[in-house]
Amino acid sequence: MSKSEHREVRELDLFAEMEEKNFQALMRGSYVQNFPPQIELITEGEPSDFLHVILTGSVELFSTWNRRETSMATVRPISTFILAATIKDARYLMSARTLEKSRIILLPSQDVRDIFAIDQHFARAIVTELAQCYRTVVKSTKDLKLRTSLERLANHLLRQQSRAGGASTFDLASEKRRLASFLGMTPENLSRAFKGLQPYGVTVDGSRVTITDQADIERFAKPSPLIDDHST
Amino acid sequence: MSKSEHREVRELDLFAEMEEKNFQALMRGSYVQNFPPQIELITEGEPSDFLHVILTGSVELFSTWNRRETSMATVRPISTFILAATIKDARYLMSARTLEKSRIILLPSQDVRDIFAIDQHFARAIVTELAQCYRTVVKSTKDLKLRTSLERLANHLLRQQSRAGGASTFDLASEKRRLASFLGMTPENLSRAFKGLQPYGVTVDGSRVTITDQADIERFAKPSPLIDDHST
DNA sequence: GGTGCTCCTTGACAATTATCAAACAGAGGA
DNA sequence: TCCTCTGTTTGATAATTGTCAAGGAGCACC
Repeated sequence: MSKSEHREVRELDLFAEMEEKNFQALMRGSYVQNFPPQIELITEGEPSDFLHVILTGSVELFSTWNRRETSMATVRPISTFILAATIKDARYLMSARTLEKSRIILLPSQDVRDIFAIDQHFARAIVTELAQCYRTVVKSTKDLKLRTSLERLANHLLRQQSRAGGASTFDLASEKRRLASFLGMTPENLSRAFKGLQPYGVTVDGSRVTITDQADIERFAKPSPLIDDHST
Repeated sequence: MSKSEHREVRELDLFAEMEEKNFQALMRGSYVQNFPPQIELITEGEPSDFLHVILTGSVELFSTWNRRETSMATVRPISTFILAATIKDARYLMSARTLEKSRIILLPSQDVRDIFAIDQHFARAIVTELAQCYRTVVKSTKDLKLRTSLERLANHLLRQQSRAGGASTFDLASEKRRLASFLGMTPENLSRAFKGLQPYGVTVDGSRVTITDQADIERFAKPSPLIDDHST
């Protein structure tokens, strides 16, 4: 791991406040690896041996049942996954695969649990992180249960726009196929949903989205901080 | 609060390991109240002033958006809600209402956060509880995204059956209208879904469900511990 | 410039789910 | 007993979403 990577990891909320010697201990036991695209890092159902930290690239979290698969989240640098399984010493509920070439730190779960037990600041950071994860999934459940697919897409676009800086033209961060799965619909339906948003001033060219009438799409999407604001 | 209630609360995983003096401090600042049915205890969007502990009765957690409402969970004694908002000092993501006459402890959120900061065992218990909550919601998201409504109902019945002791006849714990909302469908559709399970050996009379062919319904439902086992 | 590949889009159709209106059933009260 | 209220069921219909097959666009490679 490079010096700058080491520093970036240290600055993550999860590790920022912990004691230096504990952080060093965690890092000493860790492995850093470069993975090619489309590598399955984690398979749901397996015991959680490592807490993962993604340094570069991107990773998809997905789940399967009965030959069906759904995209649960995309993880981007710099952040960790999957914390809850590590802390509970339980099996993974989601699988993870690299979407592109990715550099990832593997922290042995046992080390994480050991240091959690002795470092108060680390424990506190883990609580904050878990509470954040929990609230994010609750929001996502509300999104799924309370909105139609068209409304989910509209709100997703507004969130993406905001994340991209707020300009009226921005890029979809992910492939449309994956976006469809994330939003809980088929690729064909996503295609039609984009058309369905045209009357509200949304145009798409490839992965480039332009919002021509901000007020109009917001009137339709009715975004709510209790569903769409992932920062609180 | 009665002595036996006091003891029951102390035995909750969340409070069992904490220092006695901290537990006493928490209890001293708490309020115990009896609520009639259909009282809205919490409204989503409001600041989280209290951590709630339900002693008797039952409470529904629900969310609304754009004049739509969906049931998120039913909380039964003895357990707490809603921990994540309390810990993060954030706004509630869900509303809560009593379903029947209920006795509830209100613990001021600030007290919970203060004691969380000084009691390691309490902090550790909170982490475990939050990780549990998180994993439960992830499972519920998988259920929603990977299964049809008929499959969700079938698996829900198997979970209920198992929770009720495993006998072939058992009671639905909740009203059908609420169950429909919890499963993400309309009451009309739930009614039809019950009919749709008849060919697999499921009969319903009021809230009494009988499974005449266990193997058949399980073959259809394909329950998975990674979605349906809420204990891990 | 072709070739093969992947991804996205489109159209026709089927399945699923929701909506609306009406009928029905059970519980509790007058 | 009858009445009323609430919750459930049913039927008809509409809206939404999924499936399947085909076509097109972009891109790397030869």
